[in-house]
Amino acid sequence: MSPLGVAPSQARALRMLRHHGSLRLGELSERLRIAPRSATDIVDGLQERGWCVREPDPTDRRATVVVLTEAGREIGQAIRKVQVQHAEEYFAALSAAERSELSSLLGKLIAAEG
Amino acid sequence: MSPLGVAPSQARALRMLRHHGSLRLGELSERLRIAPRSATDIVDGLQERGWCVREPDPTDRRATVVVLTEAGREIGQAIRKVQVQHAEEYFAALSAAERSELSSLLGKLIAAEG
DNA sequence: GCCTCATAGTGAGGTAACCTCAGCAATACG
DNA sequence: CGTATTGCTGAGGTTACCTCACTATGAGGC
Repeated sequence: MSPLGVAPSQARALRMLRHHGSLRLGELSERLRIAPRSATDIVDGLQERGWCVREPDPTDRRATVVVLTEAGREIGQAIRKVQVQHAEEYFAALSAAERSELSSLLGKLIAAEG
Repeated sequence: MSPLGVAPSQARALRMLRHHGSLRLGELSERLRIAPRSATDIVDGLQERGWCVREPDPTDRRATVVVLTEAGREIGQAIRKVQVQHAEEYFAALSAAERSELSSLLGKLIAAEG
């Protein structure tokens, strides 16, 4: 995918964190639809690279909140840029009207599956 | 996916074999877009379950041809049936016209990427 | 005919991205 | 206030891939 030194699973987590600000580890795993244990490893990886930190949840001492660092926000933005560019190339085969039609159809499918 | 005791990678290989009759291991790996070494393992798995056999290629003694057994053809058909049913449920959220439109749009994208 | 080079498959070993299960804190509740 | 539940993580496993090195065979040049 992105030769930015970011694994796909990390990119997904960064996206979620960028979207929601900070998240408890459990929330993150839920939104990524993976087991909490798997999120632990991903967050380990992000933290090693300085892209996030774990902070104690002030409202529940069992929980840890995952917070993006400035570097994390930046790499997240860089990934997004690359992805947008890839998408533009990929969907260049369709006209603007067709792209909008496709988006609407896929939206319906997503809405239907829950 | 299918709780028929078939791994996804095996299901993909069975589909290819059903489609093309028999294939050399290298051809199979090419069509599945995986490394030849990976196809070796998948074929091992299929053969263990009696779904295919390896035969020497009469035209090249280096090569082996992978041939579906009768059991392989049957399980392949069963998988297809399950997949078709899942697809019908999934795409039930769209009208027939919408499904046809979606198919056409995706067809264009596939044609464009090569 | 023989030598070199390319090709077909596989053993060995590795990785990423998941998983479950058990255990340890800490909270919630009857 | 004891018991059940929840939040995270250590240990260990699986699947589906990969590369690299090796063997056997085929193909081309001379």
